[in-house]
Amino acid sequence: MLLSKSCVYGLRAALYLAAKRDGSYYSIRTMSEELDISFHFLTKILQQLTADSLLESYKGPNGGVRLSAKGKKSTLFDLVIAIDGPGLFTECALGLPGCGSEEPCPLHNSWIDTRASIENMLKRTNLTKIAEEGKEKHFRLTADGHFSWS
Amino acid sequence: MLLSKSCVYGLRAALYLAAKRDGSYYSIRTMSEELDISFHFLTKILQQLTADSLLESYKGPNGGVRLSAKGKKSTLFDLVIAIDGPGLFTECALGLPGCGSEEPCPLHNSWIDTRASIENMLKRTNLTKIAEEGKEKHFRLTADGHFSWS
DNA sequence: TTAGTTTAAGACAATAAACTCTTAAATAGG
DNA sequence: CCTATTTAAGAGTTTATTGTCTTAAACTAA
Repeated sequence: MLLSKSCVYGLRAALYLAAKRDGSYYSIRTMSEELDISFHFLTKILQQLTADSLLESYKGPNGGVRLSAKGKKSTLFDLVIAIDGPGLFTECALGLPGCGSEEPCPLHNSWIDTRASIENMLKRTNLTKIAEEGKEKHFRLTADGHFSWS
Repeated sequence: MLLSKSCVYGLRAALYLAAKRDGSYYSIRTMSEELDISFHFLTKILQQLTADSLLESYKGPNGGVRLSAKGKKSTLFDLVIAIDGPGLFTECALGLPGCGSEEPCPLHNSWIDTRASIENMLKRTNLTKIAEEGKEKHFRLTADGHFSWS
């Protein structure tokens, strides 16, 4: 699996918030139901993003989370780093510490290119742009197509 | 992590066998020590490759495992499929079942390209060719550079 | 001020992945 | 035949990931 489940849930939630392009707070409970993700688990993941200032949260009635200014400008790469850390983009494909161009593993030269293409894919556009594109193309964020981009 | 640890261990062991270009049997115990992988764990992984006819095994004194004819022709892709299964090359990056060009997730179009580049990287050459290249370039298979391509 | 709502925090439980250990079966060589 | 060696098979353990539950803190509105 390329990304952990935590990471995938975090991405889907961030995309959900980007899709709602007003800047209001959305409750994690509602998001968890619409995206079909465990509420408590999603809460913990979004706390990481809040701690990283990609989200802003507000407690109490009508509270919830929303994208921060930083979050709106951020790319999927930034979200992946915040949740899964940088390992995917720094480590040897065979897990060999010290693998590099001086002493490469058999995959090294191929892997650095492929790794860069993964990185570029995730860096291509920020959340605001993905949200605009999503409105045109009606991207899905759920298994059942239950989510509607608005 | 792109590949599971089981898969990485399996790849390193298969590359080890490819590096020894004589067709003799190598004991899993020796391989586990030279590659610094748990013996019993490596045994189980190599059993999967044997079951898939990528390796041949022989019991008893001077026994061990070696690449089969199929194994020598196989690519790293074949080994990954044998150990981790096809998920990496078939599933949606956001884990959404039914994701496809009709109803894509926000990553879909980028991901199918990136996924193909991972697949191509792993399919590029077979084990015999990697072994030849490894002899020229002295690829590493261990953390400590302890392995010598011969 | 009080009750209800929501995120924060952390303990806890279930599952999966990674790793270990024991026993069985096959083989070689004395 | 007997013993040592090696893979096969599978049970068991540990660790990491995923998921659940409870309590606290912040906030709203009546």
